[in-house]
Amino acid sequence: MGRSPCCEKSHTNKGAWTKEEDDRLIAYIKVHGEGCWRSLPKAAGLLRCGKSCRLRWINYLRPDLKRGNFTEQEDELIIKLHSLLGNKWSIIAGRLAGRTDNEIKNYWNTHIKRKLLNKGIDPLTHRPLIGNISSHSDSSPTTTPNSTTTTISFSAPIKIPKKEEILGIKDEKFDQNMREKWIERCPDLNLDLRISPPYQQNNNTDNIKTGTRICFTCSLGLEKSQDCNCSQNWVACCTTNNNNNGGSISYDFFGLTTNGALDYRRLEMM
DNA sequence: AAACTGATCAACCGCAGAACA
DNA sequence: GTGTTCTGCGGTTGATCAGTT
Repeated sequence: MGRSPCCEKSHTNKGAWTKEEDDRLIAYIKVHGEGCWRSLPKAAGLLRCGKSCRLRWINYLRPDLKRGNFTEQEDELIIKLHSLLGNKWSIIAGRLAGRTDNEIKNYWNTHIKRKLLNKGIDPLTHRPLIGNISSHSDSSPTTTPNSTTTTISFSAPIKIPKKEEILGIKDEKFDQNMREKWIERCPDLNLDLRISPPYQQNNNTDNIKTGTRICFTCSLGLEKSQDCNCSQNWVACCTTNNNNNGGSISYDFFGLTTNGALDYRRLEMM
């Protein structure tokens, strides 16, 4: 026997919600609280299905929702969380106070995706769209003379972050699932990778001498951000980042390095 | 002014998994 | 242990708006 529909579709309204429907829903939830979505419409006198009521409340009527444009910090956080979690919009939304999964999902599809593509970054893998990507057993830079493409070197072994490292929470089940999905999604992704512009001989080696490193945040064009943690200040970092003259510049993929170890706890809400 | 196009976002749909009998 | 119900999630659709021709 198949599953019964969540509501009688022939007797329910669809489409945009009216002010009156919103008022009814708000009034009902104020008195009775959230939950029992299946029975809520009837009890509240709404000709809507429970799912529709839940969605309307969660995405638009909840009093704790933050409306308006996303800030640069929120942008950065979404990008970082998406690079770690993929399309886990509800989890991502849980890290952004006042934002809903639907809102973030829409924002990702309409703004951030394009932003990353414009930067030459694949929004699915968070890796450069163009350039030679090669796998190496060591961290030596790949040589691509007279080229302006970005080269990525991967080094073994693959390190998969644990959930508590990402979110600061301990959960064995999530831990195992996430690690498996991580491997499944990015089989060749080494989180200890280094990104390097093309190697060119006789180029300015000042950056090597001074040890200038550019962070992932800057690589995304989010200069001056609070998460810019280049070893130099942002001017040195972003100047270096925009320098196509080459030089063995390297930085950690997430730009979250602390003493060589990725610090995912920084992804927690400030 | 009208037609067209692309961007945005609210809402819907189907599915998976949790909860319950 | 099994079947049914309910909830929540992610993908997708379609209405609306703004900009362009």
